[in-house]
Amino acid sequence: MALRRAYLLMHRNADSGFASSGVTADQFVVLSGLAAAGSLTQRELSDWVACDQNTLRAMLLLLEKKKLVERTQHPTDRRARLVALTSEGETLQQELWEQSEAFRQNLVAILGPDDTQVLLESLRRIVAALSKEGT
Amino acid sequence: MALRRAYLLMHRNADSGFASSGVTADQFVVLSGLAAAGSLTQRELSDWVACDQNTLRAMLLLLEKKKLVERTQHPTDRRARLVALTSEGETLQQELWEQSEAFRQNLVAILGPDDTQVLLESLRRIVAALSKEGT
DNA sequence: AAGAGATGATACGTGTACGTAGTATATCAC
DNA sequence: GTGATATACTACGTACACGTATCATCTCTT
Repeated sequence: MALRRAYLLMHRNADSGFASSGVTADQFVVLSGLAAAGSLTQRELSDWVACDQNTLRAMLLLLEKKKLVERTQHPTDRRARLVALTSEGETLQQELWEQSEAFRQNLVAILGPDDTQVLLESLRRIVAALSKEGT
Repeated sequence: MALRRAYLLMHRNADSGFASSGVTADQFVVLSGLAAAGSLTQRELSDWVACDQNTLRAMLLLLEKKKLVERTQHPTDRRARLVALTSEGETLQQELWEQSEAFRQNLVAILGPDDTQVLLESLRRIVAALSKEGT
């Protein structure tokens, strides 16, 4: 699996890009998920960022410590917690998004627009197929 | 990044496939590297599997405990250690390789042979480009 | 030969990914 | 309403990924 190599390198690269901001690339994914979807339960959010609830919890604790997210009681379901960005979190997410724009454009430049489309489509198909199996 | 989603899912899938054998997908990558390259120092091996020396060390300790690899003194460089598969390790690696063949063919079936080629080539280009930057 | 720097491995800390088990709450069946 | 089942989260343990620091050894320079 060459996918492994590419992902790890990419992750490393992204991480070092974000390092100055004090958040990791994975945490940025969480922030972006929240920015896109608004207020979510931890369960919904863990689906969105495609990671385990346990893992998500750990990340949320860290993000909460940094005052980037808030976790509040769900109004009707007392089991659940709603997670939302704080205003600081929102600001930071936007900054990082703009900063990472260059990174994405660099990638498109490397691959060319056509192959980029094929790549994204292929990855989507893989995800779709593997998710279905898991069911 | 959709790469993240695809990689994690793939990893999860592969892990559960290997779970019955008592090794993780990552450990399988190490075993395959050793099978392909023969006897290596830890440094060379960590390049090959594209992961950190620290991470590799931890994995090797586990694999050593399972009697799948051996670490011996390098004949001329007393700092280095040579890592090699034991005969058990070799056998297991071959078994797992055959077992994972179905997984790979499934993937090709999902994507079609052409797009698979494009995908692999794209990933290689990403790796090449990002490695160069790191230099 | 002696010191300076490079390199291979190790030790320790942080963050991420997952499984399993447990608790509290919600919901459905009766 | 009471019990069975499902769900949301939490707690704990293992494995992986990486950075930084350290030690031993090698290599190069002088």
